[in-house]
Amino acid sequence: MTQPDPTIASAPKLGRKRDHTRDPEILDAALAVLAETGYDGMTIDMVAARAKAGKATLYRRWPSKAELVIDAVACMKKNMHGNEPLPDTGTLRGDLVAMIKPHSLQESDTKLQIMAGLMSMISQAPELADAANEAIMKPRTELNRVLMRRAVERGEISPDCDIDTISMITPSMVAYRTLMLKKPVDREFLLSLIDGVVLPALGLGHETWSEALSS
Amino acid sequence: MTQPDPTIASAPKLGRKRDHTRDPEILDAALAVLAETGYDGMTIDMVAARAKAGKATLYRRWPSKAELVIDAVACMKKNMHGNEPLPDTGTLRGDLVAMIKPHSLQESDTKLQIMAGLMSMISQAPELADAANEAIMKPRTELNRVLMRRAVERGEISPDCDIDTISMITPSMVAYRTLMLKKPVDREFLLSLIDGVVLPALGLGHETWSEALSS
DNA sequence: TGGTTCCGATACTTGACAGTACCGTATATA
DNA sequence: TATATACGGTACTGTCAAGTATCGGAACCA
Repeated sequence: MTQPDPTIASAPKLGRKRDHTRDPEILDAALAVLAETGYDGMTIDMVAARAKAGKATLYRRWPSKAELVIDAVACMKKNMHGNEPLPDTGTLRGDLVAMIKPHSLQESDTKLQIMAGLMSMISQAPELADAANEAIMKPRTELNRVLMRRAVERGEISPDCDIDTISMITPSMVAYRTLMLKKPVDREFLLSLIDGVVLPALGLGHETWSEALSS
Repeated sequence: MTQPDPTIASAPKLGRKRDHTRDPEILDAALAVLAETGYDGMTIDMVAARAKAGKATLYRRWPSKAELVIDAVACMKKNMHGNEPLPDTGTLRGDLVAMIKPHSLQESDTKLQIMAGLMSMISQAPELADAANEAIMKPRTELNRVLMRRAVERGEISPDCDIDTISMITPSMVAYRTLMLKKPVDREFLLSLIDGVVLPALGLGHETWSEALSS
């Protein structure tokens, strides 16, 4: 809907300093509660309490609970901390492994909890699916795609590979494992995904590694 | 919880013919409503109405809405129609492609809608995750695993392949696409998955096909 | 036919939460 | 300092659904 951009306050004229200064805190609180309890379990009072705001303040700014959540998801992308620079180790496997970091696992888990909380809403408002994907899944997919494209240019993998599909393998299977299997996504699992699925699918199978090692 | 097994009626003695005869219809209705509206949107009245039963009948049999749903999911596996025989075309690709059938796509979609409806509940009752997986995801994964193991025995693919992980690719990505992307899962998508991901990951890349074709 | 038991329907109670109204206060402008 | 505005807090209303209570009818058995 609207952005919590504090730079375009609409003519305050008199009175308080600025409009809607608390928006970011409120949206963050909404995402946190959403991740913890899901859309249906979440109440406006919970969000207000966590943001140390009054319930009325939320309704002055957003017309309904649904709009608040939609706005929170839409703003999530911007509010996410700037991505660290891409790894560049020289090999695709090195790059993929370098992306496994505790911070990264943590952030991924949080985002997926939010996604889980959104599910019941998504089935009724499919346009929300786009926004959620844009903010939650796409960044990860895009990262993989870039790394793989570089590997193609480097000559490491064939340009015939279906990179668009293969770059979705890890995000999909991580989501599956987190949301439905309720199993932890740790370094070991991701390594088995890289070595057992992603690299073989790109033509970098076990036999190829030994070739690479001996050369 | 308990099974709707009509064979173990507990001593009717006098009066009506048998106990809990309507259980299967009620559980089916519960799954249908669950798929359509999700757990939170689902009301006991909806289930009762769809099963042409009284609300009190449901509460005579299950102590709460949650227990009803848990029971419905647990019984889903048994109530599913016996699986058709496995395809056996001689090649793994042939087998995998043979499993793409309209009926199969339809069933898969229904199951995933149920899974979506369960999500909000799963985050609060992780033991339900196991049951849901057993009934919804595992059958499909298991099918793939069997086909791939046969391919290993046949010498078509290497025994070093991580079959356990690779057999989950298709189910995961179909779930991802249906639940989060809200895009249709059609024959074309599944073919691109088989040819672009699964077979390459098993060492049956494009180059291998031409070899196979020319031999 | 009479008695027993389950079923479908409906009316009812209760609690939770979305959304509203209002009040006292803090703060920034003039 | 005076004033207008947004804020935090809280009390209120209306709705909706979970769960309960009850009743008439139907099926079954002796």
